[in-house]
Amino acid sequence: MGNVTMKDVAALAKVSVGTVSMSINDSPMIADDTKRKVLEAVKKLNYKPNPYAKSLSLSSSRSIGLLVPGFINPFFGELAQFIQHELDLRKNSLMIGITNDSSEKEKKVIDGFIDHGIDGLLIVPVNSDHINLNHIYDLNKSKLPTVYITSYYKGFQENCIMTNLSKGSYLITKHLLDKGFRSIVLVSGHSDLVPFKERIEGFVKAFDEMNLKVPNNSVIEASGMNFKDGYNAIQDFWKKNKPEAILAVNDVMAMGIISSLKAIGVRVPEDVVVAGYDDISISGIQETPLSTVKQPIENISKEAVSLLFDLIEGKPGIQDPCYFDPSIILRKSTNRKIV
Amino acid sequence: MGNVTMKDVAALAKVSVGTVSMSINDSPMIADDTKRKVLEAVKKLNYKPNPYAKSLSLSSSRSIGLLVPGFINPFFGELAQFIQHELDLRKNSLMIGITNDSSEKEKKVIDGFIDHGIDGLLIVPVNSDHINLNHIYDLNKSKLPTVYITSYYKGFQENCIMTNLSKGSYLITKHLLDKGFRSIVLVSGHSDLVPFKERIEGFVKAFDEMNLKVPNNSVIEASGMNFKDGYNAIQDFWKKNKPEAILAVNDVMAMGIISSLKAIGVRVPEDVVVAGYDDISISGIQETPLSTVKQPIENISKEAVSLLFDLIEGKPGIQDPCYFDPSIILRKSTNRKIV
DNA sequence: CTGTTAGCGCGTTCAT
DNA sequence: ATGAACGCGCTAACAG
Repeated sequence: MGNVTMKDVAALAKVSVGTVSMSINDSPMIADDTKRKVLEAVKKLNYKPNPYAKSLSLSSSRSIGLLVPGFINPFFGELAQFIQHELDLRKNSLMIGITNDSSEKEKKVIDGFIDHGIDGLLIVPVNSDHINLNHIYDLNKSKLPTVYITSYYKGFQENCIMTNLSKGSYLITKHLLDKGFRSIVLVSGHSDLVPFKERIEGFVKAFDEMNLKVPNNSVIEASGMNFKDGYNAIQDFWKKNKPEAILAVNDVMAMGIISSLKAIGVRVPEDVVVAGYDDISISGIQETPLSTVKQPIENISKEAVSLLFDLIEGKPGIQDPCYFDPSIILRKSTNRKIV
Repeated sequence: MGNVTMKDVAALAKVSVGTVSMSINDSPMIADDTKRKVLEAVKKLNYKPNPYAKSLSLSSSRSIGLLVPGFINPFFGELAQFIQHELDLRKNSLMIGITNDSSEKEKKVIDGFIDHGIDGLLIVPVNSDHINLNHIYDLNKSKLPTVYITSYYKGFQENCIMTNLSKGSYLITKHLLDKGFRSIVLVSGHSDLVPFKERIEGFVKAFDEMNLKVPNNSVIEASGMNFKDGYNAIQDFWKKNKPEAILAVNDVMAMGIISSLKAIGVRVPEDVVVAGYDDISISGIQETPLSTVKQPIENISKEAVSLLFDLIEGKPGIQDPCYFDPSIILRKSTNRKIV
């Protein structure tokens, strides 16, 4: 099956292995006639090039690695899907690694990928309280083509393709302020981390622009980024605070928040309006369809893969993050007139 | 960087390349003293084995391919996560391919995977009206270790690890019947396909067991398996029918169904109860937490990967599907006493 | 235009 | 226990 080699093809086609190789790779130096002869032999023998030998010879495996926190949040699944599609177009394969938002896991996954001979790396940075960047430093030194996607690590902002997160928060906050809401809470993460720092900036900017003071305690740092973290954050918070609006840093947390409110008898949007971030597919079909900030992940995926292949081909790369503009999607969860 | 080779290590350690190779692979024939010397040189030079050469030599890339319909339905993301974890334990990498429930795409992805030299394949079968199995037939002939997961293709039931789908439908249907519901509708897919055929069997069995007649038109064939398909199926259906209960073949469709009902003013569970299938993470934190059938995907993933490695090692394989028992998770969406 | 041959880097005999 | 040499299958440089 898989063990018919070029030699066999060469023998059948009565040419040399070199000729077979060039024919298969459609080299212009081979006569069309010879090519056809070779291709025929290939068909007849059902010859498949040995990928390992090919990789060894070319020093390339035509596969790249993608690191994501995990797939509990469907956002990363959708992202992976777009990236997969882009790689497909380039006849490359995608290796998936899950970091679980842990630096240690991230290091292990990267090491594993390198052991497997990937040509390049796409990284969604880890979000956690305890981030160790030693391996990122090493990675940077190693010159393995790497693109950061949706965010970057402080101090490593080269080759990053992401949403203008600040702008997204700004837009949704401004929308709520324009509607008359004033007591707005942002359920975020550790403010040292880029994705949260940027979102908070946009949030604050919207208030500043209208000469409004950002209310006290209006930024909550949740302990994680999943449903339950949104759920828990609000269970505690609501006892002492009754804001008019709640913003979450992603859609799944927003869903957790809505569930949490519902569980204690608070209605959305009647009693409090809620918005998320990402615009994952399910957001639009929730019972209370979710207003959110749409990250243009299709364009981001396209651009990130394109940049990665530039790097692989030895082209220069970019020094600062390339930001894509988000847009806001207004649905029922924020649809209330304020009195 | 990556271009320090065994030769260099051998030179530094003053041994031959053969000795280096055996030392690295911890061969018992090498003196401990020599090993240490070699390992030291490896450290000092930061030597990494070239994965391409290694693959060529061993005819193995230590990577396996997983085919899924896509990640819009988070179920497959969660499945991928478990599989990834299992492969991790075995120092193998995971390649992801997305079929989009299309046979053509499936064929392309498989070809791509083979071109990249995967050691084995894990396939979630395509669900579509137009299934072409020629490539599956070829795959079967090629002897590439392959395990089917969550379902199988008719005629190819070897090496399949899946949920006892029939039992799941049976359990949830029986639960509703026991509660007194009689007019129950199953929103399913093409009944020729294994996953739907099996679910329908369980559905019918529950009625049979209680000597009840399955109501007419109680199985709807939706055109797809996502939110919108559930949504659409009900929008049409509800005009003419008002069942007491609706079962969906997966959770995201159930969510679409609930949204659909809500949009026309029908309450869940007050006016109609709804249940899904899969028990994805978000199901429990929906506004109306979803009753569902839990597929034991962690065990399924473990077993599937284990079987795949058995096959890779040349062990025999299994002739018939290995079924794992599901359980039902009862939440608010079915929580109503019937009068 | 095509044949010949030398690597690519590692694993693995076969002698010693 | 270790060194020398060959083979894995393919690409590319060189000769003709």
